[in-house]
Amino acid sequence: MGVARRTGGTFTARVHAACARIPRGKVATYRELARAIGAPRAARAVGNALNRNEDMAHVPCHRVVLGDGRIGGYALGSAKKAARLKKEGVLIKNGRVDLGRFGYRLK
DNA sequence: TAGATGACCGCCT
DNA sequence: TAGGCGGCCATCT
Repeated sequence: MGVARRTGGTFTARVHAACARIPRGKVATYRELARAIGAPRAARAVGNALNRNEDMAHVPCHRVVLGDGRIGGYALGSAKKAARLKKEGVLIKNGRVDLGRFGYRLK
């Protein structure tokens, strides 16, 4: 352990904090998240940080999708991710989310 | 300390 | 328009 212990001002902590700001029924892209924490090019690192998310109850990482609206990955499987989004009212068509409708812009 | 990995993104063919 | 390849960045071993 000690692994996820790096939280607290770290990149990972920032990612988790930004992710927690996404309201229910909305989604944000990895790129948007990266941008929100001041690292617009670190989209991949954001995914990495979310993959290490240990507190899914407070960090809704399932609300983060790819830049083109595709579901992307998820620690519990993309199917679970899609199911959770559906439950929150997010419409998924052909495995994609309508970002124009459900996309949330962090600031 | 260095190399490898990964829930991504953008450009080129 | 669609698919493939390389690049970027933080974390892990």
